Amino acid sequence: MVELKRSFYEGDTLKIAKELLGKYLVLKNPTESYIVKIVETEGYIGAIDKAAHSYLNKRTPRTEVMFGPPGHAYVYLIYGMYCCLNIVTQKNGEAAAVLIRGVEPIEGIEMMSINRFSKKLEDISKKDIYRLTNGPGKLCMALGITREDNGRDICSNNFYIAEGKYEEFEIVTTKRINIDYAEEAVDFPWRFYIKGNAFVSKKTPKRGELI
DNA sequence: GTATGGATTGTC
DNA sequence: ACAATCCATACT
Repeated sequence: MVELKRSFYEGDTLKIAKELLGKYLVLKNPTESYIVKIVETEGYIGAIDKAAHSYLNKRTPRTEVMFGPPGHAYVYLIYGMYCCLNIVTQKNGEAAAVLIRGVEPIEGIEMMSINRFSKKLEDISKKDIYRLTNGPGKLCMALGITREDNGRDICSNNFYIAEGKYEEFEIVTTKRINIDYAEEAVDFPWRFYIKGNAFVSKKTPKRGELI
């Protein structure tokens, strides 16, 4: 697989959010390694996006990573219990990122089952297999991604995204999930997923949300 | 120091 | 429909 270069992450956030679909996230730890296919993403663009932590280019200790160079991980704690993984996009100094909302296990699924349910893969139901990584908090738990990974370079040899084999799929575009507070930004069509993929987070768009 | 609420998830 | 859970942020 061909590892994406940092220049891939430097461009337009929404373009990158779409292009990340179908690509492979690789995470190699000393004791285990994971490969997952990215199937659902959302774009967040600080300068103009009320849903973004860095709205109006607000710099705080937490949002600092979003302003940094592209191709790094922005990991934050949400609701006091889950972590969310983003990939920082756009040029150094511009606050933007792509939230990874859903991935499909390719390699390391046995360990993902342990991480998520403290059970061996063979001891979970077929239905639970699809609940391993179909949400931003779930996939971080499955891959063991924590706030320790905040700021981590995603153009390295043990943490990177790669171009997979060519695959035909349809991209669905919708509003983003759980940003009701974001006023005009609630309607921005900045969520993208692979149509029909079983690891897209289960919230299906309501009437009128499809673009 | 105190208050508020969230880019979620699982259970009721 | 709602609780869990705790940190980041914005106040005093």
